[in-house]
Amino acid sequence: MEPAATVLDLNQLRRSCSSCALYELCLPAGIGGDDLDRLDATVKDKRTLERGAMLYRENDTFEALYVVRSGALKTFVQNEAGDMQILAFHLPGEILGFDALATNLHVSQAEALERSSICELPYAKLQQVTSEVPALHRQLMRVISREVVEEHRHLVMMGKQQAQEQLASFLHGLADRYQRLHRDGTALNLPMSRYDIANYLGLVVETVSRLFSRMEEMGVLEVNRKSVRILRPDLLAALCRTDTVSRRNDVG
Amino acid sequence: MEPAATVLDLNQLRRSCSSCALYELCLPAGIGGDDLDRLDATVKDKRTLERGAMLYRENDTFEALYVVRSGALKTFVQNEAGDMQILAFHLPGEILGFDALATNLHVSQAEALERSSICELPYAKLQQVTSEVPALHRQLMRVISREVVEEHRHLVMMGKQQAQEQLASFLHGLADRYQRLHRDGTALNLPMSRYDIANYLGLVVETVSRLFSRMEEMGVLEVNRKSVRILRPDLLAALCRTDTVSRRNDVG
DNA sequence: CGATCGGTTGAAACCAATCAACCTTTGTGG
DNA sequence: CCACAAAGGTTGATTGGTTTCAACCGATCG
Repeated sequence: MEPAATVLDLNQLRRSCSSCALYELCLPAGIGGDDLDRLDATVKDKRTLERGAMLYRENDTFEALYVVRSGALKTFVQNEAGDMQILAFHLPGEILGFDALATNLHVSQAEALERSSICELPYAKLQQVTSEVPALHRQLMRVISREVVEEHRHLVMMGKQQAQEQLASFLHGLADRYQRLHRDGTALNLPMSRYDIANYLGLVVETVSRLFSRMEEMGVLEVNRKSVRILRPDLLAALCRTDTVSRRNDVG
Repeated sequence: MEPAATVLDLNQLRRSCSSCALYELCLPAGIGGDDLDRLDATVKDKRTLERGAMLYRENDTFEALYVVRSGALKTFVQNEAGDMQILAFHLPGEILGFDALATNLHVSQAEALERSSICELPYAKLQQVTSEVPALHRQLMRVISREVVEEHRHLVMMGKQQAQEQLASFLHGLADRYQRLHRDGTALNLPMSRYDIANYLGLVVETVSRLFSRMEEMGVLEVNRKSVRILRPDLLAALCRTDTVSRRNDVG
């Protein structure tokens, strides 16, 4: 049975990796065969995190990059007073840990929002492979750059003056990411708490709660605790921007 | 006179690069001699931008990374409606252009806030050098990672619930960056407009203007148009956080 | 089952956005 | 060189959306 099991595992790996951020570290770069195997070999045994478990903390030494295989995580920073600011939510296929590249120490923290499975990419081994497979280097740069662009989206969201626009944009973006995972983009199952959403957007939890209710009244959403169904994607998209021309954002 | 001029130029180059983001692309990596020369050779002729001139626009093809030599720039994104969100202000020694690494197209725009001089690093040539000098690769990754961490600071700023905290944090951070440039960290000369500051922080210009006035009344600042003197750095630091324990940010 | 946590809703206070007026600086052209 | 226009900035009055404070509900968990 061993060969069959191996084939099965490989197939599953291929399948699960097809929606993975690492996918582009191989195929688009024209990598296959030995190179692909070599990259596969750098992926350490998967780790499983329970809800609330930390993947890394501030000041942890930089050991690896991580890819979410299943579940979801949040990354955040905390100041001396314990104030938290959530930087991102990470869904399956998304990569995290880049914050530590600069100093070799993590400057943020990563916590599982639910039971999650993580692929660990020890950076030392990854460096070795990328030095042997130059095409991988550019690919890795691309992935980091995507991280930068993703943060731009977060900044744009927070820059909106109306809380409703912020939440609409948040849900809209989440739906996009769900679809990219070949999930139903209209039936979101939010892994994060209302508190987390509020913090992510720079609001308080009551405001977020009220907005969910209001958007439900408007017929845009159907909210049931963590389960959010988007009834009117068109209206949701419209809510992402104010109709009135805002003086603040309008270009001079 | 030619040799003397060459020596002078080299010295000036060394001096101007000592406070440059690229500095760490050489020395800390233990690079010197030929390797350093090779890196220097990748720097294209400097460009000068007038106030309001664009360094790159959205959808421009990715040609190079840029380092501010003198002056200041802002990077921003614009949506279909023309709404702008400023992503960052770039002071001398700071690098920009990473947004295009992912897609080979710029997804943001860069505009000079005042007459600025720019070092251009053609990415093709840079790639060639980094492939020959592996140590440079890790250094370049470090620089991008710093970009990520810098954006985290922006997010934390925007996440603050009080506009005064946001502006205080902005000025505090700016003072830090001025000091890193060996400038006076208490005598800021803001290259950006009030409008830009407001947009960067997610506020409206009137609020920013009022806050400048209020902080002047409090004796924290001395404001004179673009010139801001920090009279009480201690008070400014205190204004960066609310005294009252906020429910939103406090960790659960 | 009680306690705790997460979430919702209401009422009130407050802060920032909005609208408006005005001032200063800058730049342009007669 | 002056006049005027345009842009940038400040200040006031008002509105309104979000925060704050509070109570309550439901789910989860030990």
